[in-house]
Amino acid sequence: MELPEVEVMRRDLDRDVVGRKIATAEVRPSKNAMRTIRRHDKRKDFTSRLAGHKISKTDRRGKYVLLSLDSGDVLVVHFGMSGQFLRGNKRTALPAHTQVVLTFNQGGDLRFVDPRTFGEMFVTASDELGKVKELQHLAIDPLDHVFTWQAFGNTLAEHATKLKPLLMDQKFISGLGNIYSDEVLFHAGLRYDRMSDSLSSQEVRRLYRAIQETLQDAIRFRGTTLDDEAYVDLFGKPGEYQNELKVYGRTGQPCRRCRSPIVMVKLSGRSAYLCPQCQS
DNA sequence: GTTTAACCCTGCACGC
DNA sequence: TGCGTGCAGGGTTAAA
Repeated sequence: MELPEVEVMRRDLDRDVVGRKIATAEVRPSKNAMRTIRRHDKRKDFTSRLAGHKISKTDRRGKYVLLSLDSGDVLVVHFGMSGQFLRGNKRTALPAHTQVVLTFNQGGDLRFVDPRTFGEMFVTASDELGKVKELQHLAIDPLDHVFTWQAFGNTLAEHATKLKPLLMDQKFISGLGNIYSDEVLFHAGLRYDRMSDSLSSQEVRRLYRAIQETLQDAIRFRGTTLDDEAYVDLFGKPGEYQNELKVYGRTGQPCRRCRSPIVMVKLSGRSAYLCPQCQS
């Protein structure tokens, strides 16, 4: 799950669970459930800080969702590859790989489901958020209004590395993963292996605009749901942006702009998709 | 500083 | 049919 899916989920949560009071919090009995709350030593350290408290607001930082509680604590959530929230109630069976269940005083429950357990949840005091290493090191969020193209260009030039890995580096810019880095680079007309310090100011501006427009579009289409990685929203509904993808997963299919076949290359173990005609 | 590979984990596609 | 193998990916970490 990358920035657009996380943002769609945050908006769903904002509409549907803010204002609700958590009656009970359960970390499921499996070993994997302990992996989900790996920063806590015991289930109780986690659950006792949730039960009895109201969810007061939602925030997003990069690929993290923050749920603030009226106690002053914050529930921090990272979805990893396969993590997601699903709304349910006591009549609906828990899906396989449900790791955590929050039950509300009225209005069903909220399940955190994560088969591959790369996702994670933890509770921390809001004034300790600044001490959480991952959040501390997180770079600027591309949808934040302080993300300007001048600042972006300066940081780009400070690195001498290939564009794609840099765009996926959360310490450089937060929120892009494998899918959207490829889509952004296509929209910018730039290759995955262009060196970050080789861009003209026109290319920097193109890349900057491509980041914002691609992410906004993907949010508008409620995220990308691929066959193998079945992302769905809070209510189980898939996104629509997979129909808008220009390069990701389209090996051999004609480029939507120039009709030449899309190519997949391996870049240090990860796949990168591009149109060799449109990107340079 | 940059680059690569390995690791965590499960489900699925594939070939034999 | 059924098994083993490889791959997918977000992020961290160690090593080159």
